[in-house]
Amino acid sequence: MGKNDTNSVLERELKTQLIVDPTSLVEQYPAVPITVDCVIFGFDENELKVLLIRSDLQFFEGKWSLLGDVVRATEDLDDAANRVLRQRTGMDDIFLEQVKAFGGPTRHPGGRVVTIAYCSLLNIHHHQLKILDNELHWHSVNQLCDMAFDHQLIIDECNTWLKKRIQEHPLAFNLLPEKFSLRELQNLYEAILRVTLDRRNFRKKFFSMDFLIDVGEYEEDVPHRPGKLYKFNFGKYEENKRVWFGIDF
Amino acid sequence: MGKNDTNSVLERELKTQLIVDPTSLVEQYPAVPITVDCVIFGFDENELKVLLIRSDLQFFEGKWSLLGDVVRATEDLDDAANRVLRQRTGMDDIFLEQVKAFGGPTRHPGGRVVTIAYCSLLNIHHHQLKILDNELHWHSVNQLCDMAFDHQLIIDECNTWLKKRIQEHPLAFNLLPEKFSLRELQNLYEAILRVTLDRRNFRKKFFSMDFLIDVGEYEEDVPHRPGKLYKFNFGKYEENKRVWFGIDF
DNA sequence: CCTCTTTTATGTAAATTGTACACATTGATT
DNA sequence: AATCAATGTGTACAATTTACATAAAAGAGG
Repeated sequence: MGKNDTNSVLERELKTQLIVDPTSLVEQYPAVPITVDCVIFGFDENELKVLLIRSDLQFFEGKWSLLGDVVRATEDLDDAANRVLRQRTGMDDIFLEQVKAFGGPTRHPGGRVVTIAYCSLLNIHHHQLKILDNELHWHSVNQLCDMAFDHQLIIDECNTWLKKRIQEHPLAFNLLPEKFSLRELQNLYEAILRVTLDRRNFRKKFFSMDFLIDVGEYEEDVPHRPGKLYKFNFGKYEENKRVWFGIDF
Repeated sequence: MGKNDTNSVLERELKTQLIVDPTSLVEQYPAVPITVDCVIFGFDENELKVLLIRSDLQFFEGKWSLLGDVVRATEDLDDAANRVLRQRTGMDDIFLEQVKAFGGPTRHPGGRVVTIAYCSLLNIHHHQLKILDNELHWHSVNQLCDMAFDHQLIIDECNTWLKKRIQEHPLAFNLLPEKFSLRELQNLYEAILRVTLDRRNFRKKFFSMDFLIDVGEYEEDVPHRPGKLYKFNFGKYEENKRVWFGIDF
C-alpha cells in the first residue's frame, strides 16, 4: 500500500491548513443576540386566541408583542422557550415546538436580533395558568392589528403551521381541558381550520381512530342535552403511531 | 369621555416605563454567532446523497461537515443560505427551505454558535453544477459516519423532513433532470422513503394528478426498451394547488 | 306536566380512492 | 430468431370518504 501512502501525503499537502484554535475562530464571527418568541395559542369562546403583551418599547408604543426573551449564554433554545412559558404563565410541561427562525436584519429597531419562533398550546382555563402581568391579554388570532416587530408574520406562520399540524398529529387536545365533549373538539377543529365539518363524519373519524376514552361523564351546566365527555388516549397513540404514507399534492 | 382619559392616565402610571432607546437595549443582550448550514441533497445511482466537505477544524480532523457559513452582519438568513449554495455549487435558484434552528450551547467546540439548517435539493448532474473544492464529496445519506459537530443530527432531521415533504409537495423533481422517466421518479421516491412501490399504482397516481407533461421523447442509452420522458408542470401545479384537508393521525 | 326548543346521538347508500395483481410490447443483445 | 430486461396497461376488490335524516335527551316556559 505504498502507493496509497504517497497519495495521502499529497492530499495532505494540497489541503488548506487545519484550524487549530476553534475558539479564536468563533470569536471573529459577527455575533447577534438571539431571542425566542412564543406564539402561545389558546381556545376560548370558539375562537383561537394568542397571548400577547404590550410592547415595552416606546418605538412600538401601544402595539402588541409576542412573549419572548433573550436566549441566555449557555441556554438551549428549547429551554429558553420553556422558561418564557414558565415565567409568563406559571405553567410547566406545556406543549411547545420550534416553528421557524426569523432573521431579517431590520426586524428589530434596536439592531439585528434573530428570533426563533415557537408554537405552544395550552388550555386557557387551566387552573395552574396565572396571567400575572396585567399587560398580558388573549387576542383573537383573526382580529389582530397593531403588532410590534414582525410578530404578525410570525403568528401567521405559526397559525399556518398549526392548521397543518393538527390534521396530522393530536396536538389540538392541548388546547382543551382533559375531559371534553366531541362538540368542543369539533368546534376547535372548525375554528382553527376555518371550515365547517359534518358532525356525523367528524365523530365517525375520531371514533374509528379509537384514541378517545369515554370517561362515563357528561357535560354539566349546558342548557340542553349534555354530551358525553372523553379523554384522549395519548399512551395508545404513542404506541400505535403509524408511519403516514401517501403521495398527495 | 373624561372618565376614559382618567383611566388612561392611571394605566400609564401603572405601566413600567417604556424603553426609549432600543439600540442600547439590544447592545446589552448576549450575542452569539449565527451560521447557516445547508443539507444539499442529490440523487445518484438510485441513492439519496448529501454534499459534504472535510472539516477544516483540527478538532474534527478527518470528519465531514455540512456546507455552511457565518451569516453576515446585514444579511438575511435565506440570503446567507443561498450564498453558501452559490459559492459551493456555482448554481443559482436552487430549491431551498429552512428546516430548523440548532442551538445547543456546546455544539461547536469554539464556543456557542447557533445554526439555522436549510434543506436544498439539486440535480447532481446539472451542467451548471461545479464542485470546485476537492474537499467536497457526495455521500450516501444512509452510510454516513464521522460527522463533525451535530451535523449527523441535522442531516437526520432534514432527511425526516424531506420524507414527509415529498409526499405533500412536488419537491422531488428538483433532484431529477428536467426530463425524466417514470422509473427514475419512482426510484427516487423509493430511495427517499425507503419503501418499494407498485409500479402500476405509482404511475396511476402521478397520471391522475395530471401534472406530468409527456415531452414526446424517450430515454436513450438504456440497454432495454426506453421509457417515455416527462416534465413536471410546475405552472399548472401552482394554479391548481388545492388546500389539503383530512384529519389523520 | 305538557310542549317547545336545542342539542346529542346514530346508520346507510353512493362515490371515490387505494390496493393487489398478470400479461403483452418494445428494443437491445446474442 | 430467440432471449432478456425493461416498459406499459386494466380490472376486480377493499377501504375510505362523503352526503344526508331522524329519534332521543334535557332544560325552559307556560
